[in-house]
Amino acid sequence: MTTIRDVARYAKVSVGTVSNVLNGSSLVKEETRQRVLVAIRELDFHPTAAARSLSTQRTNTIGMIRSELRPHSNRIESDPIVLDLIDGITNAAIESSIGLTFWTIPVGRREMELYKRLVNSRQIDGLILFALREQDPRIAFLQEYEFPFVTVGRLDPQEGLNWVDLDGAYGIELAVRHLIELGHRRIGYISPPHEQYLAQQRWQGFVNAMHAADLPIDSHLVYEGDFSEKSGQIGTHVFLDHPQPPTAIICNNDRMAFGAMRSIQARGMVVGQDISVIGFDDIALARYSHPPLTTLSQPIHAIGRALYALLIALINRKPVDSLGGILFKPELVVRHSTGIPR
Amino acid sequence: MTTIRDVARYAKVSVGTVSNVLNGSSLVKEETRQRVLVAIRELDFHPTAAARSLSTQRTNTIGMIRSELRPHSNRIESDPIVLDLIDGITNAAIESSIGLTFWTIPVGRREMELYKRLVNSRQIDGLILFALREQDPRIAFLQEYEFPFVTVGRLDPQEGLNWVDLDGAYGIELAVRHLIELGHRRIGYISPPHEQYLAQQRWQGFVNAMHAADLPIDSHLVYEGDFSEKSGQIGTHVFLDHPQPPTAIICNNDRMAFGAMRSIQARGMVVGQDISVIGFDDIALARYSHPPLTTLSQPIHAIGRALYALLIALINRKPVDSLGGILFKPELVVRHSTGIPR
DNA sequence: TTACTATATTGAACCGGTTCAAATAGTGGT
DNA sequence: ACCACTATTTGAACCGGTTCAATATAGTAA
Repeated sequence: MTTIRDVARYAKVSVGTVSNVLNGSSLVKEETRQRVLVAIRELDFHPTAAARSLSTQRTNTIGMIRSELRPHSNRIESDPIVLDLIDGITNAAIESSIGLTFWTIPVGRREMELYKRLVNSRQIDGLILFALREQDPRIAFLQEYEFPFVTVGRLDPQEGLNWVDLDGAYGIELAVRHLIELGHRRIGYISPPHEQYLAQQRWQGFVNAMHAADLPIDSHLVYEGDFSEKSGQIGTHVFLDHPQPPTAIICNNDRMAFGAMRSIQARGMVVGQDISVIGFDDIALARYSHPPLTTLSQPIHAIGRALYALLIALINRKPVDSLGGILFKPELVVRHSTGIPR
Repeated sequence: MTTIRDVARYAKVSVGTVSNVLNGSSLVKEETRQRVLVAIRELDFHPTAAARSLSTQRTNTIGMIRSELRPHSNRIESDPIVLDLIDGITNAAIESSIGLTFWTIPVGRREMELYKRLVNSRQIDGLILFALREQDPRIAFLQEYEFPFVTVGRLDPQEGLNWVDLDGAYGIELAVRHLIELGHRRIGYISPPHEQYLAQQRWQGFVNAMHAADLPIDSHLVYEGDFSEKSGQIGTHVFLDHPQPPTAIICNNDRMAFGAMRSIQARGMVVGQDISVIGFDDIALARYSHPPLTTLSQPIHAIGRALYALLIALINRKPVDSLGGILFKPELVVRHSTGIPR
């Protein structure tokens, strides 16, 4: 192994000087810098990350934790949108050669213990949390430890600006308005799992838009999903079994919308004609479903980049006023799963 | 910050003893161990990962690199199957509190430089490679450096056993046989991108199965895809424009199969009746497409666990005869996108 | 030539763990 | 009480970087 001392010896300078060259300090004379750079190249020297971390107290790694909400469900079905998020983040991170470390931690008894170990053992400089829950214990913990973290999803205003979010309420309002404009009056709503914080916001959007149009909310046309195809499918069957079924269904992600379309088709009805369906996320497949899905598109790569920039600022204790608390707007992408009601 | 010396002082022992307790050495007397454990708990001590890495030369982190094959394509569309793989790996890793770090590294000029930095700076103990290319420069590099790595996909026999793979040729053979049994004779084939190593293997399976049934291969019925819906769509249009179109199409992943179904439906034909379609992967959505997709199911979680176990063995320089070179068999899942030709 | 800056370089101490040769404590036998 | 041997415990040295007070060198004005 080549160490900084080998380089120093080879270039006939001290270790301090080599370190200065490595870190781009302006103290080094140009001629000396060149000599050191040559030595580094000749010896194929790469500083050891652990040694650097130990003295700088920085790991140049950020963490992201996928929590299994319901560890005992049959099979873990990950939403493709998460992969897009990882993509957006790692694409931003590679520029500064910062790594993204991923863990899967089940919600439950040992959860906080694992977070504690992660934070205290200084494996990462900061953390990205998503799928926030109500009264999320992770947030209280991280705040108490003053550990840099950002969330995908809003925090209460008094809890700071370290979040980036999509305006889910606005998205749902767009969806409702679109359906109302087409003439729908009975609209089914398949919600996110109630544990998730965003469920409230989206529900608020639904209520607002329905009230604005003077439409009543029928509790029989509300079903709590869990983001899986299956729950969309079941919820839709429940709706369609009702004596006065809805003419349109809003699903809180695309996968549940696919499930909904499947149920509708299984009953011999035509999606977009007999019943309209709207999804949320605009995953790649939404364009290719049958019929192509009307859905709310999230700028997920932009969100990933924003999260990254915000987290880096927090880690560096830089001001985040212009970076934090950003609310992205979803856009309604109208395809063929929505239409005028029969 | 609490350090091991604080714990030693508190428990009235030496740092060496605390270290032994931390690492479960049997040298410590039970009574002493208890005293140290109490101190650790009272002081809320967690060993710093960097310090540990520096002296043990182990990071307890493994890396996974997503390479962008074609960085200039419009948008990165990640296959959901990759997320399932990540899932399988992190689920295995959490038990032993080993982290999985991700990078996105574009294929191109700077690629090997980045790999070199990663390996030499000892940020990770081992690496998982996938989407292997022909003559993959990464493999030559890692072998030269004797850096522990495993691949999703076979290496040449003389290159060692550090791989886990799915028998793609066998999968394609299953698909072809299924179609032939149904009575198809003209079968379209939408291949993986040629850069990927697995393209060859799968093609071999196609050729074998066609020959075994004495069917000719028409080069007009072969189209090179890139794993995106769009390429499945375009390939299918090309096939259907041919004077003698195929009665069935095999797609090398489910997303291309969705694209294919879309093209077929756009021409007013019924998938499974007019034209049969087979996918590959069995992603969650395959069950919910319209019609539900006949496809080849990969035991992706098992593959993830196998990769992890193999890599850990390699890192620990343990024998890998029973862990490496495992070939998983895909299973044909028959749904409604295939049927008897008209 | 001297005095005083400004610029460049040095290297010991430090970050917080692990390791292992040496020291000490404990045990049973005579 | 002493010896031989085993079971524990100790703490200095080490891993490979960064930091910064101290020192050396170059540059400039008097």
